[in-house]
Amino acid sequence: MTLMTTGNSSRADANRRRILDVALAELLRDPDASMDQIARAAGVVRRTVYGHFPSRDALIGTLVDGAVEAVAAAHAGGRAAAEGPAESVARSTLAVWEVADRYRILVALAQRSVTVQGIRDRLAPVRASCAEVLAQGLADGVFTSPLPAPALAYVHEQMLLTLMEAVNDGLLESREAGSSAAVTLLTAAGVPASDATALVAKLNR
Amino acid sequence: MTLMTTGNSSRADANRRRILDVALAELLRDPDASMDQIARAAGVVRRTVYGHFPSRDALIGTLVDGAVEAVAAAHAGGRAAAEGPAESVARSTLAVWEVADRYRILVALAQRSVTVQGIRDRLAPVRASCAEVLAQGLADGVFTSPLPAPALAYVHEQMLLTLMEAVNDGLLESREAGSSAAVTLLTAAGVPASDATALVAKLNR
DNA sequence: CTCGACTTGCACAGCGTTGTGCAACGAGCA
DNA sequence: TGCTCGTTGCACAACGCTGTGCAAGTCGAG
Repeated sequence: MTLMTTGNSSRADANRRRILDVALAELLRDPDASMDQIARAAGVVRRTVYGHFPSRDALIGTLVDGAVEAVAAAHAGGRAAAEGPAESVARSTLAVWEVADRYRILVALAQRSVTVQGIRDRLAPVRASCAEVLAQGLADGVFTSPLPAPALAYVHEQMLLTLMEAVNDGLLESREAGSSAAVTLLTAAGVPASDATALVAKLNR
Repeated sequence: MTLMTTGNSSRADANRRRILDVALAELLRDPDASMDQIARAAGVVRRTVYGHFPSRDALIGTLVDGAVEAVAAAHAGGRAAAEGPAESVARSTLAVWEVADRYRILVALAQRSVTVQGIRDRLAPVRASCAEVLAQGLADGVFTSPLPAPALAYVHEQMLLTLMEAVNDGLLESREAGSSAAVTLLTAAGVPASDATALVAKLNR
């Protein structure tokens, strides 16, 4: 066991990648999935996983880092391209949905796993950004809600996660889900349903 | 150890009650909380907990039963007193909010804990009832959403829980939260914000 | 006060998981 | 062909949790 400190073989890299991929899926099914379960699912022996990641926490940490980074980037990108709060919410929802489709699993994990609870902190900037947009929209009168902006941001975040889980549970078609999510979030912010639908339809073109 | 098969002392009853209460809170903080953690938090020794509940699952089962029963009753009551889908959603939201204040913890637990995942099944009737109301509202045109009724029910359920957590986190004033929750749920279902506000205000009188 | 029910503290076996050590095996590259 | 690095399979200690047994406490009702 060389602990993979130096060399790089294509095999090792492929394995590492596959382990990460599989771990994502496996940890959704069971947030307490053991290293053995993950290893087996990746078609590898437990000992090999420890060759790539020194500990269970290290594995999950790597996973979390990748996901948070991707989500934050998508969100920022969507927001930057938008004009006005409504479009901002719509765009970043759609953008986040794209990446999150892959990381859906992990985000769900983030909810329950105590181990990676630090993820909340790492997502805090994104949440703050959302609250900012919402506050703007409420001030402009584009959005209407009895909730203060931070609470509404909280609700939005959870709705997004909920819709992802709804897809997982087969209640929603993955193809259309992104747009539905965007419309639903806007609607929840008090944007009239027809306006929300029209806006998202426009963005989808 | 008499295993409490026969007698009834006030001490035993108080302990049993306290254990259940504390377990609720403890299991929210950490869904994998050990019997020892729960026992200590209840000011009792682990062995004593086993005196009241034969196993960890039994404890959680008892917990779940009580909460589900209360929530289901509140929901049914709210729904029964209502005329039309919108009022139904508003009333049961307000009603559930009342009881949930005590069980907030557990309902949140139900989300993430793998151990008590069977709770989902037990809440299924309630969820089905919600979906029914929502389907009715969508058919009537009172509600507007790109989501199918079951998915919308799912979202509503989660929003309720999210708002409860928002109260826990101090983002929301507990006093007003119930009404805000009802308005927010109606809004998310596509009811114009002004109508939702008016309806809930009326019900609050 | 006294009895019986409840509680405590300890000890124990069983189980699953984590992280590590080591020798042997196998595939790709020089 | 030989060398190297990754992989495998096994063994191991350590840890924490569950559920149980038992003897000695302690509290409250009668």
